[in-house]
Order: sequence, then structure tokens, then C-alpha cells
Amino acid sequence: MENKIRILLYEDNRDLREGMTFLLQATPGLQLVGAFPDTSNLEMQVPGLKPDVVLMDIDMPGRTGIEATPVLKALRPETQVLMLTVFEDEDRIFQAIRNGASGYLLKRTSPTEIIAAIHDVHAGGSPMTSSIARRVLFFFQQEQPVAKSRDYDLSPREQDILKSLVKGFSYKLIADEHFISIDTVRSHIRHIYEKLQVNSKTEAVLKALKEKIV
Amino acid sequence: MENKIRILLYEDNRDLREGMTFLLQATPGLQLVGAFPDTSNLEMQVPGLKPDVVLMDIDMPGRTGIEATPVLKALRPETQVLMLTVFEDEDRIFQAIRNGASGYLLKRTSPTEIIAAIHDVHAGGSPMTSSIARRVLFFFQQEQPVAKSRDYDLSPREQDILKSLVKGFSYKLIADEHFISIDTVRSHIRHIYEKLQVNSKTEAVLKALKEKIV
DNA sequence: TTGATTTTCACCTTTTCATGCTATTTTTAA
DNA sequence: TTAAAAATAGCATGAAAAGGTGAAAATCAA
Repeated sequence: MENKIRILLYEDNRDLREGMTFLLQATPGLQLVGAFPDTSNLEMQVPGLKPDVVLMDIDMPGRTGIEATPVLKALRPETQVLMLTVFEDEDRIFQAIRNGASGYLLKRTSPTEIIAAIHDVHAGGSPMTSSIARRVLFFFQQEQPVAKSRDYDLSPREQDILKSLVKGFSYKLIADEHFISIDTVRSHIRHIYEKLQVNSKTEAVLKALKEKIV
Repeated sequence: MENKIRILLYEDNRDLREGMTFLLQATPGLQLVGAFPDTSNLEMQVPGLKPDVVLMDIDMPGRTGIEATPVLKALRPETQVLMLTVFEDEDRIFQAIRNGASGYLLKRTSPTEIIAAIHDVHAGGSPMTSSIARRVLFFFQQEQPVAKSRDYDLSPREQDILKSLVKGFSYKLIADEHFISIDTVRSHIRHIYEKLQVNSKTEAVLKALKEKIV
């Protein structure tokens, strides 16, 4: 067996904090290194306590768990953050994930499962309820516009030029970049506009980005 | 109790298919409506069998599970697809998710957990191992550039105008949209350019999109 | 109330862009 | 090998955008 997993708990509800404290202290393999009702002294506490896993309540007075997480991860990137929450609130799930949380547990999760989740996240997993996982997947599916829409049939050179447009270059710069005359650039762009059915640089760039043409 | 959950299985390994068949038939609450070694006749099978949940092997001769999934989802969007795989292959996880899979199980998962996962996905969850969940989360974190970079201190009106630029509008259109003169639009855009440190519509739009300013 | 910022507008100049038409050379596909 | 497509280039014109300068209301903060 390795060393014990060092746990730090931030939870403002006293009963819950004490219950968790009891649970964590009673569990072999885990070592509770601190339990606090808010994150106001997080910057002081974390470097000294060196937690492996932080259980972080989302709703806390002062700085919320979501706000505290990026601060913590900046101080100690190797620490894994498990968010604790009462509700499966869409926005906050994603905020927490973006801010560096590695798992997402509901407070009504059973003690056994909480312990399992701690080991899990410490071993490099991301425990979360399957309904939260579904939301994440759904979001994921939205993001990628599966099909690369219809093919606009741009020639290789036209794609190059379009890439330059997407870099924000002027005709002049594009000409220099590709060692061709500015009139040739014009000519290519004309064709690109026809094929993409647009009539300005901005529209072309937006279409290129949105439909991932380049 | 509701009606039984209708299960359809695609798995080319004969032993595994027969083992799963036995397991699924022996489980109350589930009804195995078909078990096939490949998806070549999927288009024929699915409409008649009306599965609630499809267990789909990733590696199969002919059409792979990843290729078959979008076809199946197009035929019957309400069917939930659970991918079965031996390895946690990064690329294929994301392909499967993008193609519409709702869960991701390793073949070495225990029978009990497989049954649980079936109920889970049927109830709207997305069962997956926590290590797969971690990969998904990680990918997610990459996508969103956490910080909204520095603040460019755009005034509310300037943000409005920038939004219009991002819509691809011309000065004239923006003027009409906001009931102001074209000279005022010019003025705002001048200030936006100063603050964003750019000097063309395209650059401004790109910066706005990249840094999620609007 | 006063100073600062924001929002509004005007005029003028220069540059860049959009588009029409034409045309030669090179590459590719039939 | 011949026709088609792609890449190159030029010229011309009007429209749109960018940049300079200035300034009057309106709003906000001190």
C-alpha cells in the first residue's frame, strides 16, 4: 500500500462537514488533513497541507467552490478536485469542469461511493454520475458539427488563400506571402466568394471558421 | 414495472456474443430482441426489432460499430447506443461520442455492471468508466480557453457594434440595425480597433471570436 | 456641479476591397 | 491529345473601409 491519500475538505454546512470528517477519518487509506467551512484561507492552507484530493462544495459563502478551484489548481496542479453539489445544475457543471474540477458528485451519494470516488479520482479517473456524464457528452456532440457540411470544392490554392484570409491578412500581405501578384490574389478570392456564396472577407472568414472548411 | 427494455446486440466474437446472450436472457426486465455478428443488415433489423438499447462492439468485420452508430441513430434516434470495446483508445472514444453513442463500456466490465449500465443508459444516463470520463473532461478543458484573457474594456455600445461585426455586417447594415449614422458606426469601430489593437474588420472579428470577447 | 467617459455625428483623404472583363500559362482529367 | 480546370496576371471602376480631426450631446462618477 502506498501512503495515505491526503484529503482536504471545504464545506460550509457544519453537519455535513462533521459527518464527512468522521467518515474520512474512519477510513483506512485516507488521511484528512483539513476541513474548513470556506475557502477564504485556501492560499495559506493548500501549500502546507499538500492535499492529494480536495472535496469542494460548490455553494459556499464568500468564494464559491467554482471560483476557488482555478486558484487551487494554479497553486497545486497535481491536486485533484472533486466537486460536491446538491443539484445537477447545467451551467455550474460546465463551469466547474472548465475551471479544472476532475469529478462531480452529488451530496446524497452514499459514503461507500464517496470513498470509491476519492480513490478513483486519485488514480486518474473522473467519477461522475451518469446523468452528468450524459450532459457532458451531449454538449460534446453539439460542439462538433459532425459532417463537414457540403464540400465547397475549393482548389488547393484557394484553400491556401482562404487560410490567409482567416489569419486576417490583407490582399497585399497574401500576395507577398505566396509570391504572387495582388491581382492573382483578387482572382482567387473572387472564386472563393463564388464557391462559398459570400461577398466579403468577413463573411468568408466566418463561413470558413463555422464550417471548418480550412 | 414498465415494459422490458428491448436489447439488440452486435458483437462478432462468438463466445462473447453467446455469453452476453445468456446473460441478457437470464436477466428479468431485459428482453434480448436480437444478437448478430455484424451490422451488415442493421438497416433491415433495427426498424423491426425496435431496440431501446443497442450494445455495439467497436471492432467488427465490415462496418465498424463507430460507422454503424450514426446510421442507427438516423434510423431510430430514440435508441441508446452503448459501445463495447477492449481498449480505451482515445480517438475512437471521441469518434463514437460524436457519432451518437451514449455510453462506453469495457468488455471486461462485470455482468452486474453491464446490466446496471443498460438500465442507466435507458434512464437517460451515460455510463462510462471514470478513466474515459477523465479523457472527455480533459478534452473539454482544452476546448475552452479558461480565462477570457485580459479585459479590453469595451464600452457596452462598442460590444454591441463588435457583435454586429461578428455577424458579418457592413457599416451600413450596422448603422441601420442600431438606428445610428454611419459616421457613428465608424467612430465606434475606430475605438474598438484601438482597444483591440487591430486595424481591419477581419482582424477584429477573429480576435473577438478567438478570445470570446463578445 | 464638475470633470471624465460614452455616444453621437460630420467631413475629408487614402487605402483596401469587390467585381467585371480579359487573357496567358500550367496542370489535370478524359 | 485535347478539353477542362486551375493558377497566374492585368486593368478599370465604384463601393466600402480605414484613418485623421474635430466636436456636441448624453451619461456617469466623484
